[in-house]
Amino acid sequence: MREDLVNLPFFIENGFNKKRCKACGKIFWTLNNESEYCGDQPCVDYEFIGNPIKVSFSSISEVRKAFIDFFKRHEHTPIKRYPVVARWRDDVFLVGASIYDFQPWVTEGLVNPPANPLVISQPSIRLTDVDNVGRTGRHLTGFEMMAHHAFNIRGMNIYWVNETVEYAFKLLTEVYKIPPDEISFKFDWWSGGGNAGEDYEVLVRGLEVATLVFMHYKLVDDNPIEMENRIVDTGYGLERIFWLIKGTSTIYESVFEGLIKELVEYIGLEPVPKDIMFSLAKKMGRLDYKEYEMTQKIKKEIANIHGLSLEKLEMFLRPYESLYAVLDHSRTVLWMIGDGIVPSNVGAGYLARLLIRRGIRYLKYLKTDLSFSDILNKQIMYWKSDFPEYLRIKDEILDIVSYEEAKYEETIRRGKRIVKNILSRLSEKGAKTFPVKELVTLYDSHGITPDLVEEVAKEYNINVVKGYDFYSMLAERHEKTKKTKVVEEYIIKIKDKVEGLPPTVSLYYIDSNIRSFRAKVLKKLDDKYLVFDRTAFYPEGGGQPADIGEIYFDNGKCDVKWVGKIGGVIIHMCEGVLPEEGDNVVGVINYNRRKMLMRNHTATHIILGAAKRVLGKHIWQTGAQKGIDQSRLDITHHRRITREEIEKIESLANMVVMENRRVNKFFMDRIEAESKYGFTLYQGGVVPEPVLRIVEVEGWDVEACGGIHCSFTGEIGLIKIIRVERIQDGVSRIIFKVGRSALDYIHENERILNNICEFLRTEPKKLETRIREIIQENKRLSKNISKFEEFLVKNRAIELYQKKGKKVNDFFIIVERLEEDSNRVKEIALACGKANDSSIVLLLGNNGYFVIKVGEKVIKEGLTAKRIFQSLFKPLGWRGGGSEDLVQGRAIEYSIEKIERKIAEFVKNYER
RNA sequence: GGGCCGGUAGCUCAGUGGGAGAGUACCCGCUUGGCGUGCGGGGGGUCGCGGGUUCAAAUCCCGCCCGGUCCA
Repeated sequence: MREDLVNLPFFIENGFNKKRCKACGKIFWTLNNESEYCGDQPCVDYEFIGNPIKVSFSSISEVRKAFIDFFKRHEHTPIKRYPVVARWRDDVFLVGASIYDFQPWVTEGLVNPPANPLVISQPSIRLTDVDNVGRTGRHLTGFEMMAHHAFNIRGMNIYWVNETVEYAFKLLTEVYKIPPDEISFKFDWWSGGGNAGEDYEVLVRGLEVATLVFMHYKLVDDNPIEMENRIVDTGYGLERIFWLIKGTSTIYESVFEGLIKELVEYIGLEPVPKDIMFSLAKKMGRLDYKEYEMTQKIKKEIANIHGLSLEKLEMFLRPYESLYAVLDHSRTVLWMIGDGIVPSNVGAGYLARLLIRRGIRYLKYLKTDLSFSDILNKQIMYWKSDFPEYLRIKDEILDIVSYEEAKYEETIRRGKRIVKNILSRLSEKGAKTFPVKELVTLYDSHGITPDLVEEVAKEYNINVVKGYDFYSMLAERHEKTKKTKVVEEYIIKIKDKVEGLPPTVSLYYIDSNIRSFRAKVLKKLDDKYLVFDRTAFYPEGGGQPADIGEIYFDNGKCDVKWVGKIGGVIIHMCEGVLPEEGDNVVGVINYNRRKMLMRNHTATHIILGAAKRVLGKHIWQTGAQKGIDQSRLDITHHRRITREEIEKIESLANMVVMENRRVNKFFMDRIEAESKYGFTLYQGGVVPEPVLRIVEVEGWDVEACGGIHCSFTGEIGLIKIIRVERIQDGVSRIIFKVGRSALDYIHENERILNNICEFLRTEPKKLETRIREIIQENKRLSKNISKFEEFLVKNRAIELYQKKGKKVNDFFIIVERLEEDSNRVKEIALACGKANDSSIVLLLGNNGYFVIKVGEKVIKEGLTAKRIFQSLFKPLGWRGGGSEDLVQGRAIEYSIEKIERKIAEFVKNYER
């Protein structure tokens, strides 16, 4: 423990007492001489319930504004919130704290923070406590983390622990009017995301309102190593503070006050007596459903105090728990979808789906006619002044949610059918209980919850035992899954070797039409990679492939096969004889290829803009790959994109081409760009630079993009969407060609069309009708043929009887070779066998095919086809098999006479 | 990204190596004053696609496509 971080001058100078909590043993500072407990859960009860702070804040907005204003007054720069979708990170899907906004680029010291110090209120999502939401009174899946951050990087010293604690104290006492002696600072240790540091938890009346983290260690094998960068990472729970100020029974009653009032009335919920609710609420801070048994014990104690049974208490609470959960989930879903997540079966989309489905289930408990999208609609209106951006895309959000709702209904419907199938089979077998293993499969493969199975099983009088093993069996199934990450090989190999080299000057940004350049070789690596002082070769990045070309130098030339970028250094992978370090060279890029890539890249931006206009503002790019011949663009959209929509997108895109709009490329300060254009800039992921390169298709689309683009849209020539695929739920891939490739594609299609028309002797406009006719005709003919087949088979059977049948004992033996296909031979044999119960038929067909068919009576005598085959013909090397009455296979040549004789002998000697 | 389940008639599905089926809907006929009646007859299928194994594949194996679902 670092003494200097515990014994802060601020505490000492202001007369704080250092104490050790009687319950948890942790150190804390307080102005109150009497206090013995740290003030955290579960050491003390909630003391603020029904005992609000005397301060005049009536809304969340005011509390937020007061926070921002306070830090603004203290030289902090207010920063706009980031989206809840962490598009700039590949390790997490969602923003779980304000510091996520700055990881890893800023915290690693690679990129300057947008401001330093700064203040922000960041909507954050944490799903780890989702089972507690609604039931513990304090857990939320979505909350706003108000924070001020100071980044003491590269030797800077903005401020550190003492100042941070002082800010906290001043904020709480001066702004939120919390009596100074009710605040405790509990000293603790924090770690997360590979970093760690000391922290102070700020506690008021039993509630943790803030955590002040001082990140200055890196964790290496769980051991803290002191870092050069020291980061002040604070987090003040906006909802928590508002709750403290209001003193309501649960956090939900504060945050969603108006909505709850409206919904309780609409649904007609029995109110819980206020006194019970409040005394209950004081203890609820101890509840944690991750510790189920302990939680039940505490609840029982609470029930006892009020002379209630646990069941009765739960009956009171359950509807409210459901309502609270619905409100929490719907607000989080609003954030998620509003910030660009589309519900899906993969990635962040799955998390949205999870919350929506939970929400729908809770609504079902409430027995209301309100749908989840109705609730979402109310949320949008309720938060319209805090989040006006969601009001603007209200229709899109509601469409996405109601579409998802319909999908879930369909899943339930399908699920019920599957369960009924299983149940009726079980009850036929006389089973009384539903196998747990089956329960696991149903959930894992079909999303059917045990609840649903139980509900349906009642009708069949079959028991469903839900127990521990359900979840452990489920977990077992997923244990084997592991993640593999492919790191690009060349980066590992080269990284250290380019360290210290100056950043390569990117000539392609200065003039995107540059074809050749002069440069000096700064470094040669492995006789394969070259680094110059400047280059016109574009390195692979942002979904744009690298340029290729040649390098010329004194008495030599080599080919550039690939180009990459490590940090600011551009590396050329070359083949042939390479120049030496220090040589002057001339580089020439393959300009035709480059020009196609530029057209493809600009077209990608245009199509994205068109898609947004046709499909809605919720469209985000989730990936893109530009090619020479064709490119693809992946976008989020909940519905399947229709033919008509594609045509509209294509038309709009080509309109933009024809308008020959200017494509502006310029660098802009990151913060300025974000505030001017918004986060829709980041379609290809957030770029880790303090200054962004902006590519603007005038009046159409603006993105942060490092790629090389045309100067005018007219250069693209033609955009042709050739296909749309759904690559996952909620993501569609648009595949398109531009310029010459688009034209070639159209020519190719025309050629095919013309060829077809030519040999069908018709014209394109009549082609469809013509083909329909042909198919009809084909069907008619097939039908005729099969009718004729039937007739033929019948006749052949009769013929065989009359000409070939031989009576042996009580049996009728037919053996014949037919020059016909196996299928018809089989049919003839079947017809013979069915016509006479006593017949034994063996027919040989083309390609060595044989079939043995025996009649009903023959089988009853024990002379099955199988037996005849195995006794007589298998020993001869014939191969085949079948059922009692029919055997098929491949025969080895024998004369008809010999076969007939063998069967006759066998039958004669046969004894039952 | 990984696991699991599924794809057979318009719909719901059965069929686990050898003859493609049921129910329902559809068409026709009979039955009734009438039908969400009863009876009889009929049309409707690239068994998702492509390979492989086999004498023989809807069925087994591999790959792909499509849908669903769970987990990260």
